Amino acid sequence: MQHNPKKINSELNPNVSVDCVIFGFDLEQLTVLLIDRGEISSAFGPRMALPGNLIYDNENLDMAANRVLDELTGLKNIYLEQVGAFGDPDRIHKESDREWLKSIRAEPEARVITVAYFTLVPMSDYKPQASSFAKNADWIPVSEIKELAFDHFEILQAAKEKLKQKIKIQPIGFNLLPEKFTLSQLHRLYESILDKPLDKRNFRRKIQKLDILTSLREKQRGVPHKPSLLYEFNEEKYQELTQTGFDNFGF
Amino acid sequence: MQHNPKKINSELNPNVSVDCVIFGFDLEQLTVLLIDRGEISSAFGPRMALPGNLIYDNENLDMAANRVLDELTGLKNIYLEQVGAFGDPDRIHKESDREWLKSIRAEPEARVITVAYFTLVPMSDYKPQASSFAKNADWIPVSEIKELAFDHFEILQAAKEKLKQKIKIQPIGFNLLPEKFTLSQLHRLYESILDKPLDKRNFRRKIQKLDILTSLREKQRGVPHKPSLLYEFNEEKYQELTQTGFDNFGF
DNA sequence: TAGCTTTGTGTCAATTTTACACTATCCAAA
DNA sequence: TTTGGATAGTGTAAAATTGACACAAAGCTA
Repeated sequence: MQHNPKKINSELNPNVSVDCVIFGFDLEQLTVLLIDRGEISSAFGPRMALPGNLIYDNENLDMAANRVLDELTGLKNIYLEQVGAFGDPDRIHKESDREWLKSIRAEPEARVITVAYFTLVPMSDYKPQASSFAKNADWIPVSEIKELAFDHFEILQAAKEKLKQKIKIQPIGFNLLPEKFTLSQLHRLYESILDKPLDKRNFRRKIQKLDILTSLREKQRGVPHKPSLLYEFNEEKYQELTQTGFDNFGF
Repeated sequence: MQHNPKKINSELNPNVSVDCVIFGFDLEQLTVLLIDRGEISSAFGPRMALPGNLIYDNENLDMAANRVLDELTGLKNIYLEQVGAFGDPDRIHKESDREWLKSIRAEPEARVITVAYFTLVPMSDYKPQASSFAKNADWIPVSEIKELAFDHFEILQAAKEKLKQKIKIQPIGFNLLPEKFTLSQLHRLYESILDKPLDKRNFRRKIQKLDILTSLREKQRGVPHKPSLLYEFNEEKYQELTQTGFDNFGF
């Protein structure tokens, strides 16, 4: 095991990486942006992995996570929160992962601690191109993910749990929706994050009482049923609310 | 007290450390176990720091945190939870910290990410000895701490916040109390963690409704006022409760 | 125009929360 | 032994919140 060749100005730190759980919402269910590692690894284990990389010695952890996100999607200024550090000595050294690591890391045998983040992306802001720089990324519904490379499945579960807890305390879900959205979409979003059904009327009552939605005088168009009113998230009212202090949605 | 002399095959990783926020409760207020770095550093900055150390390459993060705790206090099987990773490139390279680092680290200039933990210790289980192996540790009331070495003050605040959130969801506070305790002590504990007054009767009602306390047929002795009944935490009932699922204390 | 689909809405009972004050019990000091 | 000081322990009523529940309205399509 070797470490840290001294830094000139900015080298990759071989011992610390960040991994990003990039959440999206397709207006039906929660999804995650995963990297397809391709055939090479498929003989051994799961093809899909979380996007992530080693950090540079001159950037802090949040910067590294933003960089990973930016390099993959081109997105900046995205809601981002740390999930925690994962550091089992053998977390990346399963037989099925070794080969792939050799192809992408200078020191594939190094012991790497990873710091996991989750980010919330309006899904329409990023459409994966087939093979953007050899990175084949795809939005995968969370409910369909059964396994991932390395310890990434464990990380994903921790991220889901963190999101679940957080959304009970702060209305961060808006970061997953387009600017204009319907209450039904918001409703489905909460159901898919909390992973349980919520009564429609009670949900609407509770959300409306927060008074952080601006009702637009505009309806959905082209839907084969009664069109829904559209709403916007009201940032200012939300700020007021957090000042005066509120803690709990209680879903 | 020293432990755990090096395992062969196991080097210190110069890039990753753990730091522990060791909480205690003196039956009046929340306290933290801090290391006094002594005169050397005092000319430059805060003398006090969180206990912590680099990790070994063959241990995982939880193990490292337990080891740090054990080395300092000799305690094992302590409630312990990760707070998160802190990794500003210059987090340990303030002028006031450099000198001290030189005296304790092989590579004092290395860039170190730290993973912070908080632990809950029944304060009576550990009485600091004046100078246990040059480590001068002391329980300091949280409310009195205004500054710490490195970025440890920031870490402390994150730990307090995490504890605050967590205690609203799980009754982990019992880990800070002696086996037998009074409801008033529990009450004060919650007040000092949540940092706000709680109505006595409402608090008692809410706690009692959880039905995780065993009322002992025993009273406080030697107090200059009406003695309180003593209680024990009932682990089994708590387990039942978590099975059937409960989420929120709602303090 | 009939039928399909989803939106949007109100009430009542049960539960939970909040605010609030006085007596009981022990110790210590006179 | 009495008294004063300190904290323990207890109940209620009003207000707010939650949970359960069903049907008419609006647009699209065939």
